[in-house]
Amino acid sequence: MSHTKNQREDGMLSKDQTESPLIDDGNCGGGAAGGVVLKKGPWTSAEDAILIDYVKKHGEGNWNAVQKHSGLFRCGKSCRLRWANHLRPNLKKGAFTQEEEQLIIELHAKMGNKWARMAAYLPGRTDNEIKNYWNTRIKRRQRAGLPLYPPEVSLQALQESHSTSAVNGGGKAPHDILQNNSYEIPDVIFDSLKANQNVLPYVPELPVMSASSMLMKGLGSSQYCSFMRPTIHCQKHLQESPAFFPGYTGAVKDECPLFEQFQDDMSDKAARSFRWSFSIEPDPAMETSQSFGVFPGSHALSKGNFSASEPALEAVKLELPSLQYPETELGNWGTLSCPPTLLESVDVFIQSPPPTSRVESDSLSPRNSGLLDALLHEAKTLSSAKNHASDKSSNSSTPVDIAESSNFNICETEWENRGEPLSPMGHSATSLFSECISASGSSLDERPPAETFTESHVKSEAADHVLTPEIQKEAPIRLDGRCPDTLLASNWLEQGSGYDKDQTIMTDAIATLLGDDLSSDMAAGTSISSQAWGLDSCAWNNIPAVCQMSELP
DNA sequence: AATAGAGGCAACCGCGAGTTC
DNA sequence: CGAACTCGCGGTTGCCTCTAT
Repeated sequence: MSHTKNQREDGMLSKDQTESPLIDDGNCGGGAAGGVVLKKGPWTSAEDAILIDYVKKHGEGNWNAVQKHSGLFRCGKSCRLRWANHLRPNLKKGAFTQEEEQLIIELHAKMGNKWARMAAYLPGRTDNEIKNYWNTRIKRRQRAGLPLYPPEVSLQALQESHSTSAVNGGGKAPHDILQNNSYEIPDVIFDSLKANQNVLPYVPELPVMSASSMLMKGLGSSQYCSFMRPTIHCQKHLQESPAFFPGYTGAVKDECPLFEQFQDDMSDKAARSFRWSFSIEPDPAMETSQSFGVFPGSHALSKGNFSASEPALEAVKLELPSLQYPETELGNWGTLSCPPTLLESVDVFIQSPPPTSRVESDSLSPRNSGLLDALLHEAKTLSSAKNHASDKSSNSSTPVDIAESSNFNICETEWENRGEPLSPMGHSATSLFSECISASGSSLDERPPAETFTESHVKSEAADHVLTPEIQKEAPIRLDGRCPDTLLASNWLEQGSGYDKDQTIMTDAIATLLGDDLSSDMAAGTSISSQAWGLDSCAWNNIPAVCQMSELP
């Protein structure tokens, strides 16, 4: 077939299809295959037939030989892609089913952008298809301000990964992880995944990575880190506190169909509210990343899927290790009460990177909310300090004790505190969850004590404080007036008083979900936002981000 | 109904990693 | 050990389709 024929047949060819003929060098990047000009652009049915015939005769592989032996004017790479993505047998066509979507989400949470691996779990689906789906999903979620991952997925991933790390790598020092750059996510098999496919075709052998390191990765993630700062900690704690969300597995949706949507909705609200709250000095150039809590200096940002939003910040040039906080974080967070001594805890390690990992920072990037960074860090620090304090105190500490020692405690069984608003900017979900962690964390019971983080002991103290998804929604929040940023959102917070009304408010908020009326959101979504902060936000930070970090050198 | 814009998808490119020779 | 080859991935491009105006 000739270019002319192809053009006629397709009726469309990329502009460079004829103007920039490919010369096969084995990589479709130039060069010549015997001086043959190779075609680019859409494949024609004739070409497909040729390729199919060739593969039938010679089998897959050795794609560069296709052009030589079949008469196709396509480079081997193009042939491989065409075959793999469109011609090979048993390919599924059409939109992803709900089950597939769920699986992809879970797989991505587990593997990150390992499309080929993910495709292995999705018979008939291609890596490119999955990638496109995911990228599309990212865009959609981003637009809608929704968390990339349903909370259950995030939590499940964290929980299981943590369990794995506890068993396999509990003794591995965070520094080792850092230095080895073993940023792969531990092998996590989601329950739902297992349910969907009793026999996984492929279980990657991934380097063991502690949940902490994962979280660190998450911190550096961009595409998934909506509200990451405040939630990273939450996730960690949540992960360490399976009891926090009993039955909170990948199959949670089955049990609570509305939960995910609710989460999404809430997160949307939260995202909007949060975006609004932090749009003090909006920077159009950073709108996207900012809105999603992207770390301007995040290394992952350049490695993530937000290429278009890659920040041109010095931090990026610093090539910070994935587990390091961007300068914007460290420099400012360092001012918070986070004694270096806390590094003894992995958790602390996450919350407070070692000095060596800190980078000089002039200040918070104007594009960065700054407050978000500071808040998260503060929350982490506080949480960490509390955890340590609790750890030192007694293992018999009751949840109440913990609660009393905390500024926040959404895990209180007493729900009269519902009325207390939570500020994403105040101690926010981070602290909120930090406290929760302190009051939960039964997961620790499943871990060998010796492999349990210090704080884990503390968390296990209140294993009986189970926070169901439903409770999550209603997680009461306390406003920590100590935090300056709390004041920043005071107005917003003030609207959240009276949780009883929140039910109605929430309903209204849901009804107006995705609405652009921020004012309305502020008025009706206070509690929702708060709650979303503590939940959906988690979804954004997530592991996948972590996975992204695995791409780092 | 026409048009512009947004979104989705297929395909490509460049690069890096892994494998083979 | 190094080159060649293959594969996978992130990012991008361009076209088609859909939707809002």
